[in-house]
Amino acid sequence: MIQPRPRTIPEATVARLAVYLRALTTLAEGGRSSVSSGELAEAAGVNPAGLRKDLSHLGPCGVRGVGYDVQTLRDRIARVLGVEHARACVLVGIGNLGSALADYAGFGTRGFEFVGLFDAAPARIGQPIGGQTVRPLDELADVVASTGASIGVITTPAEVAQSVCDRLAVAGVRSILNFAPVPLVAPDGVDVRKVDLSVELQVLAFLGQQRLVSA
Amino acid sequence: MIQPRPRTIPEATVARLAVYLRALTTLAEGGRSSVSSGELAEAAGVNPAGLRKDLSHLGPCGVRGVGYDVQTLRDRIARVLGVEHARACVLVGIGNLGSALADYAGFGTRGFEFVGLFDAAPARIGQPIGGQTVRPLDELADVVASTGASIGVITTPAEVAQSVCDRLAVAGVRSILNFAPVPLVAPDGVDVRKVDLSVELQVLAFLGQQRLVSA
DNA sequence: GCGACTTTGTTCCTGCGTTCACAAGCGGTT
DNA sequence: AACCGCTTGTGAACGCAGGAACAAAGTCGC
Ligand SMILES: NC(=O)c1ccc[n+]([C@@H]2O[C@H](COP(=O)([O-])OP(=O)(O)OC[C@H]3O[C@@H](n4cnc5c(N)ncnc54)[C@H](O)[C@@H]3O)[C@@H](O)[C@H]2O)c1
Ligand SMILES: NC(=O)c1ccc[n+]([C@@H]2O[C@H](COP(=O)([O-])OP(=O)(O)OC[C@H]3O[C@@H](n4cnc5c(N)ncnc54)[C@H](O)[C@@H]3O)[C@@H](O)[C@H]2O)c1
Repeated sequence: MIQPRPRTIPEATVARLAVYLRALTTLAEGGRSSVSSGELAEAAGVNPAGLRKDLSHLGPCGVRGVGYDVQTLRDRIARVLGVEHARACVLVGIGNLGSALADYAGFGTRGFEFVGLFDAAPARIGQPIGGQTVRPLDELADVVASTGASIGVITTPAEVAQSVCDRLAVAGVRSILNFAPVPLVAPDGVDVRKVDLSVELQVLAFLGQQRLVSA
Repeated sequence: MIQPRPRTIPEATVARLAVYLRALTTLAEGGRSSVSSGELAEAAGVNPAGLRKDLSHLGPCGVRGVGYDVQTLRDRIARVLGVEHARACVLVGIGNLGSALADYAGFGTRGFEFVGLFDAAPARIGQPIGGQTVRPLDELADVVASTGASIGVITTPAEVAQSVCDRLAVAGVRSILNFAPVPLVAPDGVDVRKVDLSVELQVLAFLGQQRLVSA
């Protein structure tokens, strides 16, 4: 017995599916009901053939000669990505960057809701940000347990990021997004992704310098 | 005539070199003068063999049986990445996220300096942030020309990101880091990288959901 | 009803990135 | 001076991602 559709979707494909989802939402708001792979690929900034290959991981979901139904495809991608229902998130480290994230409305419209904002500094605690109030770290475990938050975001200084990671894992958070410039180690069963803005800038600096050399 | 050391370094390697650079700086501050690939790999969160392969793109820079000289390796990576001298950057869209970036000290210590902060809203203009004053967009071209800024960062709403990108390119910026959730198209010779935080969260959501299914 | 056109889904292929494994080289020791 | 242990640098194998080309399938026009 063969498995006609493998359960594993490449991570690169998953990232692009999220982009397609956003483009489809924009199209739906614009009143479009159907879209071809070429149009959607241009809206997402990718190659049409690659887009079709990505969608093929979800099984057939288009009509040949016509294209894809915007609403159907949107729902299907949302279900695969696991964002059909809103996800609860907690945010630790409400400084410059953390405050910006907590205030950002774009997460809520994509199904991510911050249900807890945490900081260690007494001056921060009690401060209202983005419809929430900053809490002390002691309440982390309780909030995670009661809300079922599965995603934690770390925007603390690098020195304490590992300890915050440990506390999040103990509290029951399954996925962690880390903005601190240190590699984190987490227990098995906890996924960690990092966003490293300095690295992004340095890659840009390298590409710019390299272009000068080759020119 | 062969080219014993190709000029092109894989982009994935460049990104990791930036991480090694940071780890080496930390080691240097800690007084270490020499380090092995195993230690450095652990500090950077990567595989030792991969680290050695990455470094091999720079030519031989270690001593067999001993390891790498921290200072020498640090300087060499910095030169390859093009961050031995500070790079001037401009930032457009001084809202929640833009303010956090402008205030962040970590970029300066890695050789990136914001020499211009720009916004379209009259209320923002003149506001002091991170040692700079927010300017109107009209001054963008002048500032880029006079400071030689080669990197532009976009933290405006998505609707205007493309027009801001166009203005940056016209002004002479060679590399762009885009935080707005839209794919940008730039003229040839201008590199664009995007940071998409919603996508990061959605990938995490997918991984978390997938782990439940496979468990 | 039938043919032509459009668009999807898949297959092949090429190139890249990652990992493992080993030979080469250097320092310290006897 | 020769040997031994340690670490680097590189070669090979593997798996994955991306792109182009092609066949299947559905619609529209006649
Ligand atoms: N601000 C940026 O633009 C930017 C860019 C790239 C990376 N980062 C990284 O993001 C992280 C946060 O940056 P920031 O500029 O917001 O710093 P920040 O100093 O403004 O904020 C850090 C916050 O974390 C809190 N904190 C400290 N220790 C804590 C602990 N043990 N538990 C919980 N909270 C704690 C502090 O009270 C503070 O509110 C840093 O690691 C930084 O390197 C920031
Ligand atoms: N804040 C976040 O945490 C976050 C997270 C992910 C993505 N983003 C993206 O980053 C961007 C900025 O987010 P934000 O929360 O800072 O928004 P914001 O509304 O707080 O800030 C946007 C700023 O851009 C300025 N602006 C508007 N039009 C402009 C123009 N034509 N030229 C120059 N400046 C202009 C506005 O005056 C404002 O100050 C958005 O595209 C958003 O989707 C933000």
